[in-house]
Amino acid sequence: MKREPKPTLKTLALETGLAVTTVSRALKGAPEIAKGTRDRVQRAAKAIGYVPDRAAQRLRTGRTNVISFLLEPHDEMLSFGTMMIAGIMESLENTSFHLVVTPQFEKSDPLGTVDNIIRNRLADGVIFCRTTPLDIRVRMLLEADYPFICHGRTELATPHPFVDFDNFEFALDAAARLARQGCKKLALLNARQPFTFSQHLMHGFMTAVRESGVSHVLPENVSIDSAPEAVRDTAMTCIREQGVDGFVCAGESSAMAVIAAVSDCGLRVNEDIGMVAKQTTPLFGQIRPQIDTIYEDLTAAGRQLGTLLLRRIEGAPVSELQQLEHGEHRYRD
Amino acid sequence: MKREPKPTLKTLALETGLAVTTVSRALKGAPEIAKGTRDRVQRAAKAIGYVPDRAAQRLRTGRTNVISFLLEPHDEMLSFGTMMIAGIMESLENTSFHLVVTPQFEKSDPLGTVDNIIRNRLADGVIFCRTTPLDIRVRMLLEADYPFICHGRTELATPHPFVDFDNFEFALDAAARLARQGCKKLALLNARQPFTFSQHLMHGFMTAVRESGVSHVLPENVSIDSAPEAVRDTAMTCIREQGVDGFVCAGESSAMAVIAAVSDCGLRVNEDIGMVAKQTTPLFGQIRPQIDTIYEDLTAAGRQLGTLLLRRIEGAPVSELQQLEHGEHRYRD
DNA sequence: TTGCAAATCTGAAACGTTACAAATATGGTA
DNA sequence: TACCATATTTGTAACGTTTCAGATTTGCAA
Repeated sequence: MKREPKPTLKTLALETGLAVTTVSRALKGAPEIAKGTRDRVQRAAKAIGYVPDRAAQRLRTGRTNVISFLLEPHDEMLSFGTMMIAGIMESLENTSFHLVVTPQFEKSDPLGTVDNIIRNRLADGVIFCRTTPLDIRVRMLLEADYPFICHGRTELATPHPFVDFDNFEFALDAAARLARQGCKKLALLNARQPFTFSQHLMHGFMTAVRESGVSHVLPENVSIDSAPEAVRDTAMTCIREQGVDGFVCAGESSAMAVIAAVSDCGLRVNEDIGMVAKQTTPLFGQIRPQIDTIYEDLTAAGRQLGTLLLRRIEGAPVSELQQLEHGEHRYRD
Repeated sequence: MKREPKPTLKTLALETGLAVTTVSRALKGAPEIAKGTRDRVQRAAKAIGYVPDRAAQRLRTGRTNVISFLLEPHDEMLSFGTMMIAGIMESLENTSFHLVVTPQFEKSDPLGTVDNIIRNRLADGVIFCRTTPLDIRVRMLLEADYPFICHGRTELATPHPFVDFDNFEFALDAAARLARQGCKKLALLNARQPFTFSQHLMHGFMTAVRESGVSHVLPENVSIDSAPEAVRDTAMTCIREQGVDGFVCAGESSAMAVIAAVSDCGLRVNEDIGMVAKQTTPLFGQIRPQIDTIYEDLTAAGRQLGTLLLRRIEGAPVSELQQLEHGEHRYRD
């Protein structure tokens, strides 16, 4: 790996005949450096292609210029990860921040991961998803007063930054639509219990059920993270043995499974069995038969997460860093 | 952000009554440190929870302990990114390496991104996908003798590390199967021209076409990255105006679009129109009607990429760092 | 005992940056 | 001309680690 030595402040100092300190301050436009000097230094820096050394900066200042995104490799297999990462990356463009994807293996304690980041100052801020009502990560980060933002809310007393999707509204709208279409018994394919948003989904769903007077079923042993086969089997049971004629699906993968179940029961989606699903990828627009979806823009969420976290790092008050996004109805007219 | 000072080598030195140098060497098990001392220091380090400071190490040694994964936020919307990231993360588990996802915005020159990494030593190694035959990134990295590995091959004379999927075989098998099923005119939904694997796909497809004597069509204005609507429209044209009765789809998203096209033509998949698609997510197993797929395990690919890159960084010869993966047939019985 | 090699350990310097205190230059006023 | 305030620049130290050369200790043969 041949490398001609990288230009440093010293190089620049030599070049301009100034002291290293002066160069450093000139580059960040300190007001006590003469305008002429500032310009001269900045021009020289540009010409020579100087870029400050991250390691040195980090060592000296303690700032890492890193945002850490906690990702559970298995759970989020779907598009979840990438869409969101794309958004975060966009928000970090033209900043000096790098995005580090930190694994959060299900088995290993989430504590360890976060604790490690905090204790070793591995990042200036943390982003994570799949928040739980009493999320321990949130508690740790709050306790350490460490900048973070999560996708999803908690029930903790201390307010904290978040971006969330209005899953209550989603489930409410979806179930209400199905009821309006004449469905008599609805099933909710929910997220896994522990996550806050599963409660929101349930709440929205139940509200619509109550208001419209239809009956309902809440399949218990299955979630949108379950293997598609399991979801399909459960959906078939719902249809055949419980008389379910409408599904609210909180995930695309499980929506596919439900479609498969309907088909495998010899029935037709929309005609015999109604369904509304949450959509998070463009892919889903092409499914046949077409189904009603409500779109959650995860890339936009990622962008928000990044942007708000940066603000948090700069010291913005939490009250400005909480955001609830709304779904976009994509009904077959 | 309250923080009691992080333990450093100095802390340990004080604790053990040794010199900082000795502690440093003891921790990495240098042979010229007495066994007893080594153990004592290592025990102390464990007890106190010492972890070396990345910034300081990086500044001193030039090693970053970072692997940079180049990701094009828009192109790989599908599962591509996440599946692969999951694999890379697995390969980095229990190493000191962090995974940095570096954006490669389509508009911005790929040169800039890679050049930046090389010049500022932002990573110890680079991983990227969607390799082209004369990939400029490969050329730059080879030129700089900078460790990297890519998903996909090039036609460059200098050998370099890669992990690739046998797309020739995929297209060959897929087209041959369709021909065997009695299809008379096959279409290939290929990857975008510039990528090497699109040539492999084409080559495999054409080989099968030639060997089986069926006729064929190569839709030009559309690729697996095109908007699903465009793919669907093209597929409908193929069916209606060109008499295509079999599709080889190199991507899931476009496979969905083809299924939609078949359905929108009032025809049935498998019965009227044959198709074989590449599958990269579990999701696709639930599609109805079921279709024949060949599975490419991108998580495994990511794992390989990470593992081989680490070996490359440790100086393994390139000849050991080239790997071709094969598809797993998932035919309806 | 002395001397010397081998076995252990140590101090100083350096990586590139920023913070702080201090030095120098500039200009104007008494 | 001397002096002081302001404007501008500078040197030194420090962040935590590793490397290098050197210092100390130890064991053992002469």
